Amino acid sequence: MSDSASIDFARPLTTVDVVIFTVTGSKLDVLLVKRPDDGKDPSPGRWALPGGFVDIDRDSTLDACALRKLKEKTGVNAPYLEQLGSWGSMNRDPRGWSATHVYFALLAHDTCTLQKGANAIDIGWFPIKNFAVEHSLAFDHKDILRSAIERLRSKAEYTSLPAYLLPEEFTLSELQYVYEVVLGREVNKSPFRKRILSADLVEETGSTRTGISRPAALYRLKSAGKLTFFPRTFEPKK
Amino acid sequence: MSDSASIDFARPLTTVDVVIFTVTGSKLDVLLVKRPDDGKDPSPGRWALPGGFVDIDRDSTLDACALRKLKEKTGVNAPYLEQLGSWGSMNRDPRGWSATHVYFALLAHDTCTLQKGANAIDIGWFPIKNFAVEHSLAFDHKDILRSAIERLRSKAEYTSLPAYLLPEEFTLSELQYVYEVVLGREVNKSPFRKRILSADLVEETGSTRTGISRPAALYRLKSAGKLTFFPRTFEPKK
DNA sequence: TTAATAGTGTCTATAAGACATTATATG
DNA sequence: CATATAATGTCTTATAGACACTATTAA
Repeated sequence: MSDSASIDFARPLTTVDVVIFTVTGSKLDVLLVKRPDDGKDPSPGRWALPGGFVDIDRDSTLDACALRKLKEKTGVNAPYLEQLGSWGSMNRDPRGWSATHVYFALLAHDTCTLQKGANAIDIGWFPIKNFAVEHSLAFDHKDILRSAIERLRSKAEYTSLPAYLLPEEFTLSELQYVYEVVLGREVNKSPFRKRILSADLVEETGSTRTGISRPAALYRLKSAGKLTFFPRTFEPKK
Repeated sequence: MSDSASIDFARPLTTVDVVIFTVTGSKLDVLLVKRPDDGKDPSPGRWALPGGFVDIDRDSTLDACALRKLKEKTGVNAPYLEQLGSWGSMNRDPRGWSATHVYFALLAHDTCTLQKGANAIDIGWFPIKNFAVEHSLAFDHKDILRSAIERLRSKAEYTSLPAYLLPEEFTLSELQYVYEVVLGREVNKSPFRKRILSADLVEETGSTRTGISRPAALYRLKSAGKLTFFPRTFEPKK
């Protein structure tokens, strides 16, 4: 870590932000909170990614801090969570040199209940168009959001990541559909099903989802929280 | 970033560490520095990843901080550099709650000259065996190193990343060899060359490398610093 | 019976693995 | 010439794309 004996360096502000995605219908949504407009906070009244300072008394690790912030906003305990990266510079926050550790969470839309915090005067889901939302965001959150979307789309090409946007039980058609929403294009049914079923990824629950037509078999992930990597992307380069 | 108006949180220690890889002959090496044994520093006398505190007066961004540390240790100005992730917890450093931003650099072995810093009493390259070096490392650097090796091996499967372990001009056989060193297994020549040449990745320099047998064409990367992604891994799942 | 969606099968194209063959330098 | 390595070609295999076809439910 350090080859300097001194810890007398001025310390940057340390925060954690979470980019929380969900799929509702045909949209990919991200969770944003409105920053307070009290004259004390930077970026007053603007939408921002949920997050905040690491509390060294409450948070034993960065991961725990991210989980806490996610729980505070959505009520969800065990989402899919991975680190996205960190952003740090002298001018990204007017209050001083700051570094934020950014996480990336996927939720099934029906598993969360949005919570209005004391300072978060408003909170909501915003649809992703291309690589952004329509609002201008606080701090460098536009860049962070873009990176998160790129990571999500990129991993959807060769991993089981989009499965975490669904509830515990889902049909293969539903799974295919979230892939299509995330990737922003259609994928072929037959190779999609072969890919999913030949990977040791899902198992049948035994029950079916009935609807207007032939019932569909329900599946669940075999090992929750783990990603399966496929040896090819969906769309070979042309 | 934050929905709290207060910045009166106790701030974690903020550091940057760099995992610097190179390939020498048939070995993948990582750069380590020995921590001072002066009774003031934690982990005295143990090997560690090069790194140290963010200096908010000298470092305008985390990236700049990582580049500075890399320059101080190797003399190299423009390596391949990407973020690996961050590690933060209350007990990873005995001096207090600390978070480190970890970077990942690839160098051609002959482009660097190791520099002994004021506090780094020793510095050197250590061969990677499986996912570790033989020494026990300071702090949580064993975990960090393992993550870096996993990232490197994983990206070698489907990107042009290992090219940055070579000097500016290289033959396709040399490129194939660094892939084999990183991956720890042989790769097939014919599809390897097809993959590299059909991607818009390298261009011939016009000259050749002569040796004991037929001369080999020399290539260089078309756009330095950029990664090319291949639509498949080298080894399809069996 | 029809509509709708679930689930499977067929054909083609692409690129990898395995390995043989040809090309071009040195000594 | 022999030798070594560069560079290319051939055959097989695996899986994606495209899309047709069959299966099973509700209305």
